[in-house]
Amino acid sequence: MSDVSEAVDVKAAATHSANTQPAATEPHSEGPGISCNRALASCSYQSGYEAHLERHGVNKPAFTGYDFHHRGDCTMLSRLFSEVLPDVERLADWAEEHEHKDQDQDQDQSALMEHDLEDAQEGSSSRAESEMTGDHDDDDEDEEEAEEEDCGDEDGVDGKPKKRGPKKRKMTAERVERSKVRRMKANSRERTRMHDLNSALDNLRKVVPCYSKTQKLSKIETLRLAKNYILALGEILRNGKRPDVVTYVQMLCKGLSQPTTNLVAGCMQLNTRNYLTEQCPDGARFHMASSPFSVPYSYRCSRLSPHYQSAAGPLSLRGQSYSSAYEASDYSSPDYEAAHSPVCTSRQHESSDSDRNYHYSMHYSGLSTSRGNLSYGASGARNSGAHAENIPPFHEVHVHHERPAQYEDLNAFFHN
DNA sequence: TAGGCCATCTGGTCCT
DNA sequence: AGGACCAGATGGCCTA
Repeated sequence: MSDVSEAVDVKAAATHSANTQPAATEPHSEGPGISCNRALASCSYQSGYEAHLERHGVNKPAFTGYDFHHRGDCTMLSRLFSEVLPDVERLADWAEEHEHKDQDQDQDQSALMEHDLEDAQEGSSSRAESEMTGDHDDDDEDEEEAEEEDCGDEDGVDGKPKKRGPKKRKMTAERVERSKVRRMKANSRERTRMHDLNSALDNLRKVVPCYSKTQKLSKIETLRLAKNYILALGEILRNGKRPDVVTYVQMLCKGLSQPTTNLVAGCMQLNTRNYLTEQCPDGARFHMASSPFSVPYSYRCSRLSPHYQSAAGPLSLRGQSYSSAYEASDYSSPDYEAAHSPVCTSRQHESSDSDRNYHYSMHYSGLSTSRGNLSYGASGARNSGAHAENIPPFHEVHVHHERPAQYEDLNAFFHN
């Protein structure tokens, strides 16, 4: 079957090109109506910068990613709110609709299933009938004959009126061949388009809080988290002050799946620890503002690995508690890049043990949501309510702690 | 094994 | 006619 082999060749070539090309590292130009791509690709400026360094064989300095990011905070925010935000708002609307659709689908699931069953029965019977009427090997010939029948000159068959519109030309062998070539080209373009979209999504993954090379957020979770992140940043700008951490986490986790919520909460709590120890270096008990933690909607997701099921401490969300696993962890996993988010600071370069102890010896008692009152408190490392099975290897979660410069920036960011 | 996620193919629609 | 975009279908992979 030459057609098949050709298709495979085209496919292989496309895949090869997609694999060999550097993941779209720079925002690319696009045609009209690709607002989604543009929005996603617009998030890629930092990774583009890093790729640029790589291309030119420049070793990324330890602080490059962070410095770039935080120097780019103003740029980033201005871009967000002048260029990207309109697109991402549409994205957010889409995600909102998607969520509502999910909920509606849940409600109507039984009805749909019944409907699908009926359709399937009708479809199978009609297919069986069509199979009974002829046995052609070539699908194109089937289509060709169907077209000719549909547009046939003979009218009045079964009293049906003659179809209007331009009469379809007979499919010659040449036209069939061209059609196949066109189809293969369209497939190739579609693959490229999806690869571009995925590259943009990868770039988006890198700029949302919590990024892991080894365990990627799913597409939908990436979009949801990005939406929440943007909304949270917007809220910060509007209020002109730093929100309390729990509220911030709440904003980020709204609508996320449980595993992603756990991941984000874990990342955020690590940052929270640093944040709090910066604020309360004496380890004094720190009470968060009253903030009922409730996430209005989430769906279950079994895709994510247990790494995502974990978090960085006994931060309790949705009635679950998460244990800390970072007493003695690998802080220098190569799998994780510097974060690009102000809330994800890199701990790759953290080198001092005393530093570590300082920042990770403080544990917080469970963040209880049951009373609408959330409190962090310094406590023992093995806190009650910690689930050992939820303990991740630290390097599996991408959070970033670089101090002190990062925290100055972080605080400055929150204080803006 | 079921379910989630993903890549790919495909046909339809809209636009240039 | 051709390209971009979209959504449905399908099969593979992975995890619980």
